[in-house]
This record gives sequence, structure tokens and C-alpha cells, in this order.
Amino acid sequence: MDEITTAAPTAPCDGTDLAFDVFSRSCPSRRTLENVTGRWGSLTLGALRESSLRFNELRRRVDGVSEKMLSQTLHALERDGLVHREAQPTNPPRVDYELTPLGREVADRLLSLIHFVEERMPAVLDARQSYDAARGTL
Amino acid sequence: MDEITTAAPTAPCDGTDLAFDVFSRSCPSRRTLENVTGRWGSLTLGALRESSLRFNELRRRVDGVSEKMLSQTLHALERDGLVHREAQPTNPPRVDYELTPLGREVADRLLSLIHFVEERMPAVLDARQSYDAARGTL
DNA sequence: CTGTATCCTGCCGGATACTG
DNA sequence: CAGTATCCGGCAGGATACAG
Repeated sequence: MDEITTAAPTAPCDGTDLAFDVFSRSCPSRRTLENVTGRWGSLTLGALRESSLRFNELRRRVDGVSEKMLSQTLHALERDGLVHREAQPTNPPRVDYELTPLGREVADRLLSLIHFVEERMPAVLDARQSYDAARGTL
Repeated sequence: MDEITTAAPTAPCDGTDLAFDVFSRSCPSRRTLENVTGRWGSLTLGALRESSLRFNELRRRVDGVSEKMLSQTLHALERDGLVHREAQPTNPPRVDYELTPLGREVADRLLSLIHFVEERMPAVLDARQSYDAARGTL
């Protein structure tokens, strides 16, 4: 079933008292951070912050995601307690995905970042031009 | 040189007036978001927010990153105008990396997310146990 | 509609060696 | 120290087919 099993070896983290320091390899928080900030995780959480959505609504909103990756992403986020899956046993089946309270707090911080990046894209694009121009004339 | 050249095809984004909507494929902001939130990008920005660092200091701080990936990550972030590279022509060479003002604003939002995730890891770990337990008994 | 199972490929990224 | 060049294995992830 192609899991994203975390499999922290034995030690949760380093011997420090910063219990979940994401900077150390083999700390479970790093994996969660990757689930959250990853290519599809960030967009999925962002989309769900706006409203709860069904599977195919999500697929359309997160432009470019495949069925497989969306399914995988949702499972990982559900497992981490950030997304709640609400299945209605109707026919045809209807499944809604919504953020948990914890997921909402994560998504808020994520969206703050996302919106900031979108807002400042002109500056980023300028920086790229300067950088590429400087490179070109070397 | 194994670039991370963005190469937006022609259209910057979708035909919408949301100029840089990260949710649409082939919008440059999505690539920048990936540079920022990616596996190594997020940790690199997080580390540099605390203090400016030299190449090998960064390598040690961002536990697990290879020379190649750190180099690549730094180039991408520098190109996007988030990181400034200060090389001193001494011998042995000394190069310091520091955030630009824009990079600092991005890193602040990123660290808000990172710290929140670290802080809530116990809840995440609990959620995982419940999820896995429920799966196991199916 | 909401997914899972399978196959297959590209490229991510680690290891290693080398340069200034 | 601060990187670049090269090789190459593994896995992310897309396409497709199928199931409930």
C-alpha cells in the first residue's frame, strides 16, 4: 500500500533537551515538517483551509496533482492528525476532507508564508533577473 | 551545472487576475514556494535566521545535508533574492551566507511554522498511534 | 465518485573524487 | 575551506487499469 511510514529508528532525537529539534536528522518532527511543507502537502493544507473539499474538488484545486499523490498526501496528513476524513456511505460515495483544529493552526502559518511569497513574487523575479544577468556576463 | 532553472513556459500563470496564484501549475510562485519549503530550503532558511553562517557551519547545522544539495539549495535561494553570499578573497577562503531583508521575512513565517510543528509533535505522535492502531485492527 | 494496484521512468540526491 | 564534476542507485511520482 505504498505507505509513508515514518520509522524513526529507535532514538526519537538527539540527546539534547530540545525534544523535537527539526534540525537533527532522525527526529520525527522533520518528517512531519516534510509532510506539511512538501510539494503537495502544503498546497493541500492551503486548499483545505479555505473550505472542506471532496476528493476530486481537491484534485482540481491543487492543479497538477495525480490521484496517487493526492491519496498518499491525504493519508499522511490524516495520520498526523491534521486532516479529518468524513465518508458518507451513500451511493455514489461522498467523502469530505476537512482540517482538524490542529491542522487549521498549521495551515494558518503555512498560508501566511504562501501569501507572503505570492505577494513578493515581483521582487523575487527581479532578483532572478539580476542574478541571471550577472551570471551571463561572467 | 545541474541548475534549478525555473523555465516558466510562456504564460506566467493562469488567466486569472490573481497574478501569482500558487495553486496553478506553471506559476512561478509555486517554484519559489518549493525552494523555500523544500526539504533543505526550509532548514537552511531556518538556520540562517538564527545567525549568518559559513558553508561548513551550515552543513553541520542542517544535519544530513550533502555538499551538493547544500550548494544547490543556496544557489536557488540566492537567485530568488532570499540569501546573500559574502565571499572574502582571503586564503583560505571564507564565505558567509546571510539572509536578505526579504529572506528574513520569509524565514520568520517559516520558523513560526517550524516551531509550531515541533511544539505540537506530542499531539502528532498521538494521532499517529491512534491511526495505526485503527488500521491494525481492520 | 473515491479510491487502490501495478508498472515504469526521470531525476533527486548521496558518494566520491577533484580544483582553487 | 569552499566548492564543482561525475557517476549512479533508489524512489518520487505520472499513467493506466481496475475495484467498490
